[in-house]
Parts: sequence; structure tokens; C-alpha cells
Amino acid sequence: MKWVYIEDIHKYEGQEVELRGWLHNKRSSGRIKFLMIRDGTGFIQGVAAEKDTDDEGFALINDLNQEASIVVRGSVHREQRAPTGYELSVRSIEAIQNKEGYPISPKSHGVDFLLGNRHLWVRSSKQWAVLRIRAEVVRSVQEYLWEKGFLQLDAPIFTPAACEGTTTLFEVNYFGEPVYLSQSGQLYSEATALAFSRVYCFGPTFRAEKSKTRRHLTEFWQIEPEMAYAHLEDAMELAEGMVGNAIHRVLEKRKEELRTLDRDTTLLESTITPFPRIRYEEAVRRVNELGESMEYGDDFGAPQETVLAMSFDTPFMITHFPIDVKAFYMRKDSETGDTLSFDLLAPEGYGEIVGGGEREFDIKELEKSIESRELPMEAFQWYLDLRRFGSVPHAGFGLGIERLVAWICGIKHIRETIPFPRMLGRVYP
RNA sequence: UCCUCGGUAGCUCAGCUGGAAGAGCACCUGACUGUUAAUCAGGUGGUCGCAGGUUCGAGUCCUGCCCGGGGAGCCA
Repeated sequence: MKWVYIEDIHKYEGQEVELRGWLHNKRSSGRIKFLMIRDGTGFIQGVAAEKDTDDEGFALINDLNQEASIVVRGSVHREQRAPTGYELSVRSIEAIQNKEGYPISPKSHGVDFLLGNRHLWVRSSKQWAVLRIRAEVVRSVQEYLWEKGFLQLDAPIFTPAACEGTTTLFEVNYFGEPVYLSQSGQLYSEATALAFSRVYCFGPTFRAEKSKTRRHLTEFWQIEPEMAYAHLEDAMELAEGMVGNAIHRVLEKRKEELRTLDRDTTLLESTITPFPRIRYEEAVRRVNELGESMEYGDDFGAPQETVLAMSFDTPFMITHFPIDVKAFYMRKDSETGDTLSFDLLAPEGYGEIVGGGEREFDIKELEKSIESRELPMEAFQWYLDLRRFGSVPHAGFGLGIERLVAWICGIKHIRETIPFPRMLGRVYP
């Protein structure tokens, strides 16, 4: 009998197939029993009736525990009463392994318990849906860049010093020398951009901030494109194209998962590019109009960012931040003195998912900036070389995968958008 | 680091002014041919986070510590 995956089950209507998976849940009504079977690609209800199922299999079902690994054979048919629309009439069933005591029951659980059992929690339907969407997002952003001629050239994780100096770094003992886990691959992407023109890096980055909020992890994934001979506008167009493409890909390919999450997709569906753009001064004015106070020169705090993001129903971009709120490498607008920078924020209160802009390519300006921020000039010599030899205008950005996935899925906390979240006080499992 | 809420059965929680530790789920036994977190009847299950203190008596009050949630700062 043919072994098939549940995601392909519609192709086998009326046929006998074999499923290899796990028992997600079961309900028994005496001589008819309902099994919720999952095989990693989807869920399907199996029905075992005394008259249709062989005796051995029918008896076995009584003893099966949640998450028993099972091989089930039977015929596929459409069934309105089944949760996914398809159903398997069980002819026979065998258990590969069966053990009682699976900790995650279908009833409610607390976050602490679930995170401590993350290795099992990922089997649950909502977590399964979120992580399937994450995989789709990861694939779509990479394909988008690939189609535009970008090369993936990854940055190192061990780095000799701070990329941006300000935030806290994880120190690692590297054969007796202190090195740091990367908090951004951008500086290295700038180097490869001048060698390969259009590049991106994709990988985990680390921040040793003691943040305990729904939008922070200590280990998170960023995709960071960088383009030679490019300006602010080019980076913004690329960012909105990438995000818009990711949304449409998920809407097209992960409908079932969005339904599992009860995601209202109205706003996702109405997302069109280009996204609205406002300059920093305008954003500050709006924040004050919306009832949160901030002054010109302040960065957006969480409450400010939230009210602003709530006032849009599409992703939007804030541009031209003042110099003090952005990193040392941001290029200044020669007329206004503001930076040629942008952030892309998600609506519905999700906030910043992309940050980027044009990089300073004048060595004198860059040295001044490193000095004024009291960063170690010695550590940046290689970076300054990029301005000494063949320097050109270039621009790029970093996109936080988890924040984008959180918004697309409509889930509150980004810890559920990565298979194994690392956060303050939590590195197990 | 700061603010705030919490820690009672495997899980989710209730436990009033200090007076014999409870419920639902899970698990076990039984019933049920269309269940949707199935339902119904019965049963098993406790270091009340840890250490002190007050009291005739502490899950409950006090002190310290540990752990976790939410938020702030910072950021993707």
C-alpha cells in the first residue's frame, strides 16, 4: 500500500493509503472511535468503526496514548464533519511505540511549562502552523533576493568587537582571547557587497540585553542584504518588495496554517506596495497627536512605536532619523544633517521589523563618527579599508525574521516564532 | 537593572477573617456507532517554591532567598 503524506491527501480521494505519523488525540464512542492523526505535514481525522477496522487494530486503539507513533492504513474520502474536510476510514493500525505520560494534554497550559517542554510543544497544532509559516517566510525572502541577483555570503558569528558598540554583547573565550557573538552581520555584508555587488547574509545574531518583552530574544535571525552603488531609496524599495512578497507567499501557500491560527487575514490581504512613508519629524508630530509624548531627537520608545503602528493598517516606513538615534555608520543627508536611514514597521502594534539605510562611505566622516562615539578605532581598521579602497555609495538593511513572522501569524510573543527560543533566563531545552 | 503580578496534584486553577488540602483535565476501571479540547459513572494522585519567624494552630500573617509571567529601558 502506498505511503502518502497528509498534505497530499486530496490526491488520493477514494483510494487506500498508508499514513505514518502520530496520534494527536482520540475520542471514543464505544464501537466507533475517532483518531486525530498528524504526520508532520498535516492533520487528518481517522475513523475506526468496529465493522470496518480489523479486530487487532480496533482493540489496539483503546490502549493508544497521546503521541503514540502509529502506521495507519485505510481509505480516503471527503467528509464535512471532519475538521480538515478529509477523513481516513481506518482498515488497520499498528503502533511503532506507545507510552503513557505525554505531558502536553489538549487542555490549557502555562507558558513556563510549555517553554520547558518546547521539544514536545512544537508538535502542537498552533506551534506547528507558526513554524511552517516561518519556514515559508525564510524561503520567500531568500528566493526574492536570489531572483534579484543577490548572493548569499554569510557573516561570521565570532566577531572581534562590537558592530554598533552600544548594545551588550555575549563574550566568548576564544582560545584565551575574548571574542563576541555577532549582533549583526551588516559590516561584513558591506565588505562582500564591494566584492560581489549585491549580497545578503542570513543567520543568527545575539544580544545580551536583559530584555523581558514580547518582542525580544537573545538569539534571533536576521537577513541582511547590502548593495553597492545604491542609495536609501533602493534599500527601501527592496525592503518593501521583500516583505510584500513574503506576505503574499504565506497567504498563497500557508492558508491552512493561518486558519489554524485563527488569523484574521484582512489586513495581510490588503497589503500593497509601495508602503506609506513618513519622515521622522512627521512621525514625532503624529505620536504627539496620538496622545503619547516625545520630542524631536528622541528615539521611539515602545509606547510611541505602538501608537504609531496602531494608526496604520499597512506596513509603513519612517525615514531620515536624527543622527543620535542611529548607528555610527549611517550616512548623513548633506542638506538636513539627518541620517539617510529608514525603519519599516508592521501595523496592528507589532512595530519595527526592518532597519537600514545608506552607509557612510566617506572615510573622514566615518572616522569622525567612530571617534565621537568613543568606539575602538583599532577594531574598525578593516571596515575603514572598505572606504580607503574603491569606496562607493552603498545601502542595505536588516530584517528580523521572528518579528515578521509574529506579525504575519498575528501572535503576541515572538518566542513562538522560532523553534527553540533563547531568552533571558531560558536556554533549556 | 527597575516596576508589577504570581509559585497549591503530572497540567490548569480555587482555597474567604489563621481552624481536618479541593475541582476540572491527564491516568486507571466501566458505558456509549459521528466525535469536534466528546460525554457520563467510579477510582488513583499532595515536600502548598525554599529557609526562618509569629501563633495553641500557617496554604493563609511577617522577613529573607529562589524561580517564573507581564511591562520599562535597549533594540530586529
